Amino acid sequence: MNKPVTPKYMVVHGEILKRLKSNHYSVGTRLPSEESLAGTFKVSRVTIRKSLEMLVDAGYLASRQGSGYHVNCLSPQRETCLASFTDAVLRKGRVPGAKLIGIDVPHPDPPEDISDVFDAPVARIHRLRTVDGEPELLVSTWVPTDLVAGLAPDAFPEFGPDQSILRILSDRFNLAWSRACETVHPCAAPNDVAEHLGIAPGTPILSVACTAYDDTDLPVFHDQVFRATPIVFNLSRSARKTDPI
Amino acid sequence: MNKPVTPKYMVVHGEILKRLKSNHYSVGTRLPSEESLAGTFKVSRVTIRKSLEMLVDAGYLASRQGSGYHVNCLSPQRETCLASFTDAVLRKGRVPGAKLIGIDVPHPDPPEDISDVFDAPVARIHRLRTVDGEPELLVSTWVPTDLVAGLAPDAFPEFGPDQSILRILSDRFNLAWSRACETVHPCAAPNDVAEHLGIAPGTPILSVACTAYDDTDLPVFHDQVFRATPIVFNLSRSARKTDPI
DNA sequence: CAAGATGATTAGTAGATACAGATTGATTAT
DNA sequence: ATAATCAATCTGTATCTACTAATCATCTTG
Repeated sequence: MNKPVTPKYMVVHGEILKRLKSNHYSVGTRLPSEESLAGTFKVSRVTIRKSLEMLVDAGYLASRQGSGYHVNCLSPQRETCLASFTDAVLRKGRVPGAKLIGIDVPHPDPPEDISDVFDAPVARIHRLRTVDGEPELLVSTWVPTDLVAGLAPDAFPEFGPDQSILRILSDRFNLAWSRACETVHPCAAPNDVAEHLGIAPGTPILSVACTAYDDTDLPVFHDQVFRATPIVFNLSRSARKTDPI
Repeated sequence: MNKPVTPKYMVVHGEILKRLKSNHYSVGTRLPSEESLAGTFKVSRVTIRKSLEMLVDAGYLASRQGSGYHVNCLSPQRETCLASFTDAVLRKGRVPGAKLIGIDVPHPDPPEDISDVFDAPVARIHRLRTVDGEPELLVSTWVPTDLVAGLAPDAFPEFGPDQSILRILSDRFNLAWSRACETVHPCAAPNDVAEHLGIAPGTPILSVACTAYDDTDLPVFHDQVFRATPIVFNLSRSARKTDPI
């Protein structure tokens, strides 16, 4: 029964983030000073600084010496496969959807690039992700079968915040990753993909492949996404904190 | 003449990074302990920790409680337009090249998506970047003419480390950016692009557009890249330090 | 010889303190 | 009214201290 003690700065970070998201501190306004927040949360200035620094790194806040911490935005994420598509869509005020096309446990004949990554038998979850009902991404998620015992269609709701594959894998199957490699390829839409996405076959689209690994460098899951829409990244100062070009 | 004082942790960070790159500490080995490094650099443990933390965030080092700091790698960058292509190629042990196709100061008729971004007249630098002599990227860089007074072909060497556009813009023209937005589009290779890249017209390729802004949110330069090869990202733990999905 | 206990080493967390440097707003002088 | 000055406020940097928790090599014991 060794309870994992959450560090204070994590608790405070979570609390402030919750306040940001619930508009307790709204965009454009100034946060109370470090000193004041330290008093509020009953921690030292060092601790509150660590929490705030994390929020600055993540893009939520901006700090100016002599002025204070200002609320930047509430959606600082980059759009990669590992940033939750569900969350990204929700943040834009649109409605995300997930149509389950099929589940194969195990998949009888995984393509070579998949069997190259995983030694064990793998399951495939095949879904069409939508925005306001319009098809956006065609996603194949591959996971070793022994990591997702009891995988069934009911784990994949078509609507609501629980359709995020990352949340499903982490919450229901206790699956954690710590490192990932993502590649973006150009390709011509194959017939079946084009049909799902509602575009003409042969149209240039993006194929995004992503493999995630755990602490021991074992592959945990592989995501393969087809999308006709561009990927957008917002790079900030913090992205080049070290090794400036 | 107020000299900008560099904080100690920055100085130490730079020094350690230099040692890493010069193989003073080689990949796989362990760094001296925090205590020891603090002694070496004549700073407190808190300060040395800040420097090391930056290197961990950047991906150079990994820290394990009770064990120490281990040298991870020497090339932790993500491959975006804002990560220097020159550096990325050099790190792989290949030879980067840059063939200058043309410079227009100012460009007589910039396309709409460019004039939408910049109010002022803009210059265009048009280059073909190569790896081991093979064409890799077709790049158009757009910059307001008043930011690059005296722009001439001799600023763009075909070989060597000084072909990086980012280095050229920052070193020779004192041009600094602090924020950028990058988008990755799929497209079919237009005839002229295909010819430069040595591929068939109509082949699906990537079009990467990137606009960089300075502190005051004024656009500083715009990069437009065509590439037939995939983009690779390496994501690490630190990329989801906050707001885990 | 092998398994387990032990102690030294090392990073992680947390606090108090001090001063420097930037910003802001109020006060004062012109 | 406007400008200059000053003081209060707030973040940035830096040090010292103390304790916790994970790791690793060594020693002990069965």
